[in-house]
Amino acid sequence: MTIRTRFAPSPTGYLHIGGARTALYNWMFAREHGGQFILRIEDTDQKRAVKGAVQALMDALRWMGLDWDEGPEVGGPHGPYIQSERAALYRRWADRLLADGHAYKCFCTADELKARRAAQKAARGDQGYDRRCRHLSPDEVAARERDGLPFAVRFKAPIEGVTVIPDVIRGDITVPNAQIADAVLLKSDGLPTYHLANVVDDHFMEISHILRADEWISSAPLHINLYAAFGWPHPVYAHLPLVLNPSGRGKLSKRTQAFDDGGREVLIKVEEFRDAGYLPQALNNFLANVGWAFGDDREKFPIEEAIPRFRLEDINPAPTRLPYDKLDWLNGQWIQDMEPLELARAVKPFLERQGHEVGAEALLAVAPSLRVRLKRLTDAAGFLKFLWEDGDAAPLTAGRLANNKLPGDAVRRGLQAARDYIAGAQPFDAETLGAGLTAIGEAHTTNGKAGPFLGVLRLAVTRQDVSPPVFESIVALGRERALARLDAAIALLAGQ
RNA sequence: GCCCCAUUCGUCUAGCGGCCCAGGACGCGGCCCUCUCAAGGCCGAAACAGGGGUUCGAGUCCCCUAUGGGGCACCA
Repeated sequence: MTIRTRFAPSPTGYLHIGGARTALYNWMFAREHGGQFILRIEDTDQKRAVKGAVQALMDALRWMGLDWDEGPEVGGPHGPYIQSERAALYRRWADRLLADGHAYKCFCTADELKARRAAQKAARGDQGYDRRCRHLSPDEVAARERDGLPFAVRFKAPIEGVTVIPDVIRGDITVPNAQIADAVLLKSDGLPTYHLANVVDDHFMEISHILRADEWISSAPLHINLYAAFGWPHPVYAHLPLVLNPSGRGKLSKRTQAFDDGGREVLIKVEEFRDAGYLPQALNNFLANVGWAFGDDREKFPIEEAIPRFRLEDINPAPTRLPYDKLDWLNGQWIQDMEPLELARAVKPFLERQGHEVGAEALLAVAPSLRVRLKRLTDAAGFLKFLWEDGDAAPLTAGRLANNKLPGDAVRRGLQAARDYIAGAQPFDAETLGAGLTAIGEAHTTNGKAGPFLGVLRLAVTRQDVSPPVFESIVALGRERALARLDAAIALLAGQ
């Protein structure tokens, strides 16, 4: 059997991180088995459609590296892959169900249904459609049609017995048929509901496995009965654990929780993760680790290595929160493994977006040390502040430059020696500077260690107490600017 | 209210009857290394929701309770 999976989002605006995980798992499973991964747009509710959403969805999937074999923009033998363009097909199969007696026309209006639902709720009775149109006689139906009343098509769900959903992750799920509502299949606007469209499409698109979120379990019995009514075999089901809010309360949603306990913004859209400076490799790695585990106690891995080990049976069925702290760590690990040039290139657009123009040479000089410091690409600006903040921004004082390991005028003499050395250092790189400046430092401290002096040098050159390693910082700053700052510091000391 | 799903350290997880007085990771604390901050190394605190069974033996199987989650739309 050819493995065919699909990701079927509705275009309501963006790719939700939970949806991204669903997409990732579908993609991994298809890739593992040499099958196909299909992207289908479920836009049968025009009210919810958002312009540009399909593009945003595709951009996010592509950024994650999840390529689809069939779907919008790539086509395929089972198209179109946008449900609103398949309306005729759904109508045809709804008619078939009507003709076979598996469905019926419902003339109840939205307002009537709403009122009855409210009454049911008030009476604390059973909820769901009361099936009244199911019992309309042929004459009654004909009369209503003659009056031109709009109608929806409802499924005639079984009332007795139970329906069993075989789920790869959870085993058999048994639901009493009394719980299955006579769901609307075709809305009065002639468009299908999710239930009809997804069953018809999954059948004709030859989907073999449905990997979708937990929240769909409750409609699975309906779908299984629909397949049966059509006389089609149903796909294999695997219901993925739901992604919860950081508080553990409710489905992950900004409406429920915008900030976590630490006061940090809860990121939800894939584009937000991208803009926050997370790498797609890290995000995939992270997502694969929530609800599934690589094994061998390995946390960091490229998704390509996870694919051959991925088994639906191993997915943890329990709902889960996203360990955002772990994502930061993981992203840091991925950044640490980048080549300096690669990191410099990745960081540049983030700096530019934050309004900082940094030369390629400067960036390359600090890239190695940035590598072990960044959690997110957006963090770079903070570490590189010394590059664009001149002395005026952070007032330097003689007091701040004082150090008890450099008594008397040792600070001034040391900085002067450093200045002279930097002025002539050849080549002007971290290694050369490191050798010379360390020796100068050792010669000027009372304990013969360079450390205290290098701290003072850092402050004089970067005007920060915390900075990348001082030698690299000097290279990044450039000889001229480094000398100018040293001169200023020396003048400050001489003037006291 | 009804139905369904789930329940191992704070969090993400390993564990599919004896290898578990429960392993890894993040986070947290301590130490080491160290030019600051990191990174890295070492050490530490930290969990089988509760109760009944089944079994020679239960984190692992069954039942009940509790708790959390999902659903009960002409939304997906």
